[in-house]
Amino acid sequence: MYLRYLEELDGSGQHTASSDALATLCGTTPAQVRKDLSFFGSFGKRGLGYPVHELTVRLREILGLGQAWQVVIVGAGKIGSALAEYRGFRQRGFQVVGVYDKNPDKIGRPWGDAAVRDITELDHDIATQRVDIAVLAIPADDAQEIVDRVVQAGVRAILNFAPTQVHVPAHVAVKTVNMAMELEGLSFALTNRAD
Amino acid sequence: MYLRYLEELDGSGQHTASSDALATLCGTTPAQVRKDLSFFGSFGKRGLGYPVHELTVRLREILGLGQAWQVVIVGAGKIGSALAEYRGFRQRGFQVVGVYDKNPDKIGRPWGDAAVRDITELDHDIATQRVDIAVLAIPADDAQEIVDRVVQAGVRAILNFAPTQVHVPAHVAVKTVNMAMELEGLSFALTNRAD
DNA sequence: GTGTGTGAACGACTTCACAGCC
DNA sequence: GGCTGTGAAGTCGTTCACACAC
Repeated sequence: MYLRYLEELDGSGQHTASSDALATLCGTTPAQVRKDLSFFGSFGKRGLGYPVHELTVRLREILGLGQAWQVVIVGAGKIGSALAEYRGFRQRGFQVVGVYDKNPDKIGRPWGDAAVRDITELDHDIATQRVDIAVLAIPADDAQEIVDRVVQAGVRAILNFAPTQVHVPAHVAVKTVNMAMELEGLSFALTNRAD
Repeated sequence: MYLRYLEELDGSGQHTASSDALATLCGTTPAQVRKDLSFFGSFGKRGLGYPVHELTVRLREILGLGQAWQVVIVGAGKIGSALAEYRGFRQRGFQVVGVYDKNPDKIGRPWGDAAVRDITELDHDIATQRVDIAVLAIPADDAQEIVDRVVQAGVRAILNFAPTQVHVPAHVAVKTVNMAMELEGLSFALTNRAD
């Protein structure tokens, strides 16, 4: 989050930014900003603030954004297709190297300069080319099976859009995005708001 | 999350579930389950566990899922369109009552039995029909402006897919889903993993 | 015996507040 | 005077452990 706003400031020619300024942008507190950043080092100058450009460079390094991570998307439905063409990914160095589906109607359908591939080829493809991250845009019932397979094939990071909890060994990182659950959270907020 | 798994258990004819069983399903701990549920009441029976069906009913009430919330989607790009047709929403009682865009090429394009509407009509439409939740699938630069407008028009809950922090008055609930940021979190995990 | 509900202990994260440097 | 970096204090959430109910 800090990186996003620092890049914005950097783009607008800002050379320096105080914890106060960053806090306002990010919707947090100055003390929080200072503690967070100090975890990784002493970047700021007392009386001045943080050097914007320098800090963006350091944060990119810390986040590992120096390299182009290779991503496969599993599930060529509405969400999967939207993700496959989402610009934000490539812009930030995430290369979509393949889209997979199990539905014969969808396999072979053109996608970019390539085509949607058969999910049965996924294991082989992961073994052949490097795949760093698997994005799952599939039904809940299929999620755990696919997770097991990509983990078995060597993938160490998963972004899961299936509305279910998935279980992985400790060395694998998972982030789950559950849109229906987010909406239910809003439903709760609306129901229990202090009118 | 508990509701999701309780429904599954209910569907499979399970009458009762222990905090231990729920914890395993949800990837948490038994103590956590008991504390969470006890916040809303004493649902369980000692020595038995929680009554599955009864608890799903109560949780739906608590979450406010009894009524059909009306949702508008702003932004008819890839993500917005995917969301507009996402079944999970309607299944859980969220009715998409309109899709809006500012791009003349997209306005009027068919969507369901209706069409994508001009974003300038949004304020008027919200005033005319009830709109409970606005889902934002638009570029970061447009997000705050649209937020201000829908809040002004009376919307009290926002699901934000724009990759930016948005600021709202205290009575408005916002959930932000930032997919690029999730991927960057995975990049960090991959970079700093204990190989 | 089994498994909840819950105060008490614990741990993690946030905020405070100020010394130190620009 | 302004603003960071950071121990100390405070707060919040999680885990423990056990009395109690079934």
